Amino acid sequence: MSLPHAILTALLEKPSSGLELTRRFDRSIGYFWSATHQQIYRELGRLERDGLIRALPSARTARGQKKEYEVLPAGRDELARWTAASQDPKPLRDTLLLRLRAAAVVGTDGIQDDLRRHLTLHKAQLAEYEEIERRDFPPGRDTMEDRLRHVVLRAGIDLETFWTQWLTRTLEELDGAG
Amino acid sequence: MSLPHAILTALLEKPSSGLELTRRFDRSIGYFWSATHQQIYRELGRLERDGLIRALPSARTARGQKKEYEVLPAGRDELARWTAASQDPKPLRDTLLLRLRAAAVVGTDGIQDDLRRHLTLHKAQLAEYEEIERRDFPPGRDTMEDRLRHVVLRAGIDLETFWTQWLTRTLEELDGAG
DNA sequence: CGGAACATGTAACCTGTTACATGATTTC
DNA sequence: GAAATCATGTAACAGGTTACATGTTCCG
Repeated sequence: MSLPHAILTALLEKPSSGLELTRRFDRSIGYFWSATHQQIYRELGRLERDGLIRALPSARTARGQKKEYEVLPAGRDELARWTAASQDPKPLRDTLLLRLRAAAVVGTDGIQDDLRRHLTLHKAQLAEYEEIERRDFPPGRDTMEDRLRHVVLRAGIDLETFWTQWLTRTLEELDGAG
Repeated sequence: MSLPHAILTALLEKPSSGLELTRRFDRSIGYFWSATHQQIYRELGRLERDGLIRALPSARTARGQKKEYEVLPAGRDELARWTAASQDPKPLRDTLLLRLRAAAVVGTDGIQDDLRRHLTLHKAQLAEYEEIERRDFPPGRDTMEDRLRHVVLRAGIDLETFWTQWLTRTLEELDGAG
């Protein structure tokens, strides 16, 4: 039950149409909560039906025509409630770790190339996050919003740092004589 | 499409019944791929139907009676194929980061207690992993299987370390004068 | 007027979650 | 023989993925 709240957050930051939301989910928000346009349209329908958002009066209703949404007070309340509510951390689910565990049984043939590929991808993602940090969070600004958005970005940076370091060490472990 | 491969891996490590698998998914395998008993029974049915595993001849068929499975050659082949195949890393999906982003819009009321709770949970998980490392991976042993299982455990340790450090820093950022 | 890009949707399917159902075995 | 535990399952549903369908606007 997180996608509706991701959409409410995005719409509070800026009222948008479904396609605009899709684009934002491909960038900033999607860095920690991805969604396809099909999911987004389905969820926008539900949120509107439930009275948490509404289409802007200017929005046309016909298929193929842009339709912008904004958050209603009930939607903001629901988002505040959800944000403050206690939630347990979800257990990790990672395919690469599972594949390494499988490789301990069926052999490592072919997996190392993919580890190297992942390392390249994570390095690229890390560079992208660091670029965003340089651009959007220069030292000095200090509103609470800035700080919150910055710690979220820091999580992304630290996670990508973890993956690059772990992949590097793991490749040494598999390649090297040990 | 990872649960069947998680089950194949577990069954290759040791033939088991559904309930035994469920218990193993609550411990070691579940640390990076969790599953409920309902998922496991459904998947065991499919794997058997598809000829990748079979019930041991000794296993009874009646409801309520233990039924053990082992992996067939076709199952081992499929696992090896899947392990070697290239797969893209899945984008991150993390509720806590989403909540912090939402908190930048609707306020941080109530979220800090939950951050502290998460910190406690992650510290406990880290301690558990470190205990497993001490117990199962003393310095010296050096088969490829050992190394593979160890790097997987290291990933768990490093990830929990990341969370404890990031949560600590984030709480300072929110509590402190900044 | 034709094609690209914009824009909104439907449908089918798979995975994961929650609640419940049923029978067998052990223990007191 | 009642209760706890072991053990296997069914059913309904929610969320995510993939493939496809349809209409509009812009631009050459």
